[in-house]
Amino acid sequence: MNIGDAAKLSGVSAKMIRYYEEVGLIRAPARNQNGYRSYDKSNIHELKFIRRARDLGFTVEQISGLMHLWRDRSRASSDVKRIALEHVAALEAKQREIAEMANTLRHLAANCHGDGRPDCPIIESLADGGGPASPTHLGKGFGKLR
Amino acid sequence: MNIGDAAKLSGVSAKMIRYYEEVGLIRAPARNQNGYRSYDKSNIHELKFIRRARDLGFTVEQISGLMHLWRDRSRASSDVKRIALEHVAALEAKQREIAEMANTLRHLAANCHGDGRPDCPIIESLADGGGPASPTHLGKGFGKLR
DNA sequence: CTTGACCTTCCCATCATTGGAAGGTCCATA
DNA sequence: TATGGACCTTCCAATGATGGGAAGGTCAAG
Repeated sequence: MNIGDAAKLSGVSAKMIRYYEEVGLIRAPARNQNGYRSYDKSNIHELKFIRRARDLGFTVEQISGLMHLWRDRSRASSDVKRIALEHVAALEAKQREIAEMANTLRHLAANCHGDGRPDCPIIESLADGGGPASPTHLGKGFGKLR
Repeated sequence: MNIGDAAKLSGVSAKMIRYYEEVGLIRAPARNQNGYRSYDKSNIHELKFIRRARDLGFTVEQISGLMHLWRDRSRASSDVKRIALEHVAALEAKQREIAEMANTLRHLAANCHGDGRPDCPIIESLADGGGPASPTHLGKGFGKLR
């Protein structure tokens, strides 16, 4: 099976399959005589695993750990559970950050009459500071999760 | 005032100040005889504006639009409000994505006994698919906001 | 034999941010 | 005055996951 078929069956683009190989998330597959990568059912299985983990917001590095546990027959479910719960905590932290930003903005927008007049507390708050527009400690690490 | 002081007073790193200048978010400031960038109070004001907007999760491009409105005395508050509410909607969408991921993971983790035994529904769900581990349409555009 | 659909590798861009190297400037202190 | 350290400058690179594209090889159907 060529990379295009593997991509269709797994839902992972050919580009990303090569990328995952490059960064060591998956092992380099066998090659045909013509140099084409050749995949089999187990590779598709593995790629689907990766895609599902990505959909759950795990980073490539975290997936690497999960795949290790997956392949390790003597793995302890407690390890997997710990990783999953850590990830849940990270997701919750990000949720809180976003909620705080959204609340601040909603509050500002609610006080902006929104007609043609130029007065606008949103702009004023950004410009003059003070009040809810300065979380100061938030927004850090934004974009590090996945 | 040199760039280091501007960074301290505004809360924007010197690196980022130069970056914002490079991408055209701020105009190039005057230079001293020695070639050092020289900033005044209005520059600091502007940089604070940028930092607050970044803390609210606006992208540089969005901030550019906001600053345009800020500088434009005849701006309409409806424009600002529209941008703010669009951003709130984007934040809410991201919140929903993250909530869905977290719920799925929490569900899986709750069914993982988490002791030393190898059975683990988290890994099994990732490996075999089916069920909540396949949002399929989510996770797209994750990381595009801000 | 041509055409089109594949495949290969390699490079570049994204976005905001940080890091570092190499070199110039300024000021205080020994 | 010399020296050291704290600044400043520009330039280049890396991050993470992904997409885009060029240049060239391969294959199967028409």
